[in-house]
Amino acid sequence: MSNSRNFEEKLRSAGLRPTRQRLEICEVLFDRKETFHFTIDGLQKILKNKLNTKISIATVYNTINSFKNKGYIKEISLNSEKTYFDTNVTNHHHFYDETTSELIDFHDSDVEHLQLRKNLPGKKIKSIEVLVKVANK
Amino acid sequence: MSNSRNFEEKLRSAGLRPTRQRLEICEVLFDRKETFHFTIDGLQKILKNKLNTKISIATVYNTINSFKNKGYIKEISLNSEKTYFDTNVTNHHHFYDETTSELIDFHDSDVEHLQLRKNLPGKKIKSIEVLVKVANK
DNA sequence: CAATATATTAGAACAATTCTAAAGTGCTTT
DNA sequence: AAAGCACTTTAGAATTGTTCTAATATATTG
Repeated sequence: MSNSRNFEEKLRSAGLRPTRQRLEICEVLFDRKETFHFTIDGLQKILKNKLNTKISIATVYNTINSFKNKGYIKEISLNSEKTYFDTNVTNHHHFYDETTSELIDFHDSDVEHLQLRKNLPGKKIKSIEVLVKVANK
Repeated sequence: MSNSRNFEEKLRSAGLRPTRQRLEICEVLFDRKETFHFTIDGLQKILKNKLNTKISIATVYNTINSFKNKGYIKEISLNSEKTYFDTNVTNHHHFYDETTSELIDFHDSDVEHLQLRKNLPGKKIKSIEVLVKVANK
């Protein structure tokens, strides 16, 4: 399949060997049109259903951490029991639905010229993230 | 002292008995001019130094959670190992210094017209938080 | 196909947080 | 001020998310 070929290249370009487990994880994460938000244990459940056998939790963590370090996914700044990740690494922001615990993207351009009047001498800005918490009316 | 009287009232108004432990915690949290950012174990260390005896970690957690539920402090949306709290419950935002792990407040008015073009039908906005991550240049 | 470098795994370890149930304290009624 | 009840504190156990360990397995290179 051209996809597994792509994922192989993707992994190699990041200095990671294309193992069976990593390729499966790539399929779940990147073989989709839409942005994908997940937690480690959510991802592990998906993998388990997909494969009828489980990838060890340590491997899932290791792989996700490698991807994060390589910039293939990013961690979302959201204070919740579990850590959320996002396959969308472009600049964007989130709604967090407190009723359903779901995350919904919104684009930079949905925030009118977000611009800071304040800055910190000697520091450089790494990211600006807006989190909008919502709940059922 | 007028402060401990105030804290007594504050606790009572929230349906909490003014115990020795809670009053000590109030002093650390609220007896200051500036906003105070803290983690549970940071707070516990401060209390230990102040008192030369320790308040059990369960009590610190319980009290902080009560205060949070009463709206006397708020949790900051920041994905880090430890949970950060803030005694400033007004609308404002944070710089998170990745080099020093410090939080610095900035005011709503330091963000030029932060306004969302997007909204979610059936949902109401609970909060809008901007997190600016910085690091040493 | 052998050698070696890297990955995977189960389970142990760890850290933050919550729970439990026993002992202590604050508050109300007398 | 003593008694009784409800609420609080406590130490330690339990739970949960995450990382570590070291033995086994797999991928890559020669």
